Amino acid sequence: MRAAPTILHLDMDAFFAAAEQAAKPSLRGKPVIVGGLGPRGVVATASYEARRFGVHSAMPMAQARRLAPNAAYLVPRFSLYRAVSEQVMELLRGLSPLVEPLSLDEAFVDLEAGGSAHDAVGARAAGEQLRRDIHAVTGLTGSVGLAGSKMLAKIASEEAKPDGLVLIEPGTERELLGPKSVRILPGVGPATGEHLRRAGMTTVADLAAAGEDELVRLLGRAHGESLYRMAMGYDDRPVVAERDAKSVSVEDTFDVDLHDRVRVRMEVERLAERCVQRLRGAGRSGRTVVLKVRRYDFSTLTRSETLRGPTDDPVVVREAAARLLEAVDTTGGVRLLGVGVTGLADYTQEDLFAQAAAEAAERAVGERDAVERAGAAGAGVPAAHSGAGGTGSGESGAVGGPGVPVGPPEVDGRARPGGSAGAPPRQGDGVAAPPAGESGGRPEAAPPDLRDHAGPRPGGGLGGAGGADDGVVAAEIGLGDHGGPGVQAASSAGEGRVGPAGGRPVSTAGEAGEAGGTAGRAGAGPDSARMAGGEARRWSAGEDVRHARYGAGWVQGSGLGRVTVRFEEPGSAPGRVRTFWADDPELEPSDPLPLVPGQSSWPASLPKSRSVEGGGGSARP
DNA sequence: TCTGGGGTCCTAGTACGA
DNA sequence: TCTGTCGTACTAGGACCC
Ligand SMILES: [Mg+2]
Repeated sequence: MRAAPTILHLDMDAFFAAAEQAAKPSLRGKPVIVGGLGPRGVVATASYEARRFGVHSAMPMAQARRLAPNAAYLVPRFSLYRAVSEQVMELLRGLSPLVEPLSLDEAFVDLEAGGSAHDAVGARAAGEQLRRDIHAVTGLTGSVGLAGSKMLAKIASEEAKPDGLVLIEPGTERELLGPKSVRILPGVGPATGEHLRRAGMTTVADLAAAGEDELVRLLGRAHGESLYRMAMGYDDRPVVAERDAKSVSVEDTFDVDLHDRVRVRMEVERLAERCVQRLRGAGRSGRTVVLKVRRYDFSTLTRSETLRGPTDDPVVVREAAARLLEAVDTTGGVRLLGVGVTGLADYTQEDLFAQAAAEAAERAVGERDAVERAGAAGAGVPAAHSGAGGTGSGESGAVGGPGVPVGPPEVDGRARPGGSAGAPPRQGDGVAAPPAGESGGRPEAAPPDLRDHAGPRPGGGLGGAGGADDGVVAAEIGLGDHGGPGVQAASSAGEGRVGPAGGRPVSTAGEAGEAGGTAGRAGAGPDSARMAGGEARRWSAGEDVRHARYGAGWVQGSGLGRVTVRFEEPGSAPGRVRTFWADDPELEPSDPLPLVPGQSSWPASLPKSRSVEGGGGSARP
C-alpha cells in the first residue's frame, strides 16, 4: 500500500459487446449479447442495453433468449478483440513500462514506475487522459480505478463502471470498504461468500473484526490470510509486467452428449492435436498431460500423467491422453472433453536429445549409444522425481525416450492400451451422410439481380417489429449446423475433411430444431451468382465479409444455402441487408476493420480469424 | 433448451527419499 | 541403522476470474 494512488486499473466496459457495436453501427444502442450460439452456449458479454433485461455474463444463452428475445446474438470474434486490446495495451505502455495485463480488457499500470504520476492529482489527470485516448483510438469506453494498491484499484474501477473514474485516497480505504459486501473482494465468489455468511460475516468490516486466525480456520491458510489482509487494506503486491503461461489447454462441450466410446476417443485425439498446435505456436513444451471429462450429469474429473521430460510432440501428447481416457468410465454420456498440458518449458526433451547427440557425434562415438546415454544423462532435464539419484539414473533404457510416463504405466512406447489408439476414425455416431450434390430442398437459382431483402429501415436499426425477418434473430439460424435435408447436403460437402459423419455431434436433436427454425425462410430465394460446383462455405453470424460490388459488411444470418449480409462498417451509417447464395463468388470473408478508421496502431495482419473462430462452425462439437 | 473456454492458485492425500 | 520428520513430486479436485 503506497502513499499515493498511483496504481491504475483499467477495465473496458462490456468489452466484446461494445467492440461489436462499434464495428456494426446498426447495433449501437441495441441490446447485444456475445456468446456461444449452440444449444449449450453461455453469455460471454452482454451490452449495457442487454443487461437491463437481466442478462449477464455466464448466463446460459437459453435463459438470455427468454429474457431478451430481440437482442442481437453474436459469436465472439477474438481476432477483433485482440486487435483492439493491443491498441489499448499500447496506450497503457505509454504511461509506464510496468503494465500487467489480466485479460484482453483489463490491466494494472504502475504510474509511479513510469514517471507519469507521483500524486493523486497527477494520477487522476493521467487516468482521465487515458480514457480520452482510449476512446479516440478505439471508439470504446473504459473505466479507471486509481488507488495505492492493486486490490483497491480494481475495486475502484468496478465502482467507476461504466465510463468513469474513481480514485481511492489512501487512508480512506477502511471506512470505504467496511460497509461493503465481502463479495466485492477479488477472490470471494459464491462459495466463499456463502461460507462466510454462514459464519455470520457479510461485510468487509466483519472480516477485519473476525481476525486473521478465525479466517484461516474457516477458509484455510492462504485464503484466510489474504482475505484478512484485504479486509484491512493491506496489499503490497507489485505490478509485474510479464508472466509466462503455466498451462495450455483445449476443451469442447458437445451440443449433444457423446455415448460412443470410439467417438470419444476420436475427439480426445483431436483435442490433443489442437492442444499441441497451440503449445507449439507459443514456442513451449510441457511435461504433464491432463485429460478432462465432464459427464452427462456435469460431474467433472481430471486425470493426468507426467512425462519424463517436456514434449511438444503431438504423438506423445495424444497417446498420453488416450491412455488416460482408458481409465475413465464414460457410461451415461460425456458432455465435455478437454486436453491440457502443464509444467511448461521452453525446450523439449527431444531438443536435449538432439543436442546431446550432436555433441556426442562430434566426439565420434557410436550414434545410437550416444543418443541413449545423452538422453539418460539429460543435462538440465527436470528431475525425474524428488530424489536426486533416485529413480532416475539407472534407467537409461527407458525405451520410449521422451514421453514415457514417470509412473506406473508399464509402457514401452509401442503397445497401445486396449489396442484402440490406432483404430481408424471410423464414422462417428451414426449420422449417415446425406448424398452430396444439388439435391433436395435447395432452392434453385433465381435471376441474378439482387433484391433488397430487408429494405431500408427507419433509423437504420434492426429494430423492426421483430418478425420472422428480424435479421438478428436469424443470425443464428443454421449457424454452423446442419439444417434440413437440403442444407445438410450442402454442409456435408463443406466438411469433407472430417469424413463421412463429420464432426457433428451425435444424433438428431439438433436437426429437428434447425429444420424448424429455418422453415419460415424457405420461400425467399436469394438472387446472386453461384459458383459452378464448388463447396458451399459456411458463414458465421457476425463475421466480417466483403462483396465485390457492395463493399464491407457482416454476416447477419445464414442457412438453407443462403447468407444475409448487412453492409456497413465502423465509420458508416447503419447499413442495409442483402441476401446471397452462400457460395456467391463475389462474397468473401475479410479481416475486422479498425473500429476508428485510419488507426496506425491497428495490427497490419490479424491473427487468422477464420481458423481461430470459425474453425468449425460446422464441426462445433 | 442449464450451466463456455481459457486460465490461475490452493488444498489434501500419497509416495518417496534423506 | 531405525524411526520420525520433513521436503518435494505427483495427483485430484475445487474456487475463482474474465
Ligand atoms: Mg471489462
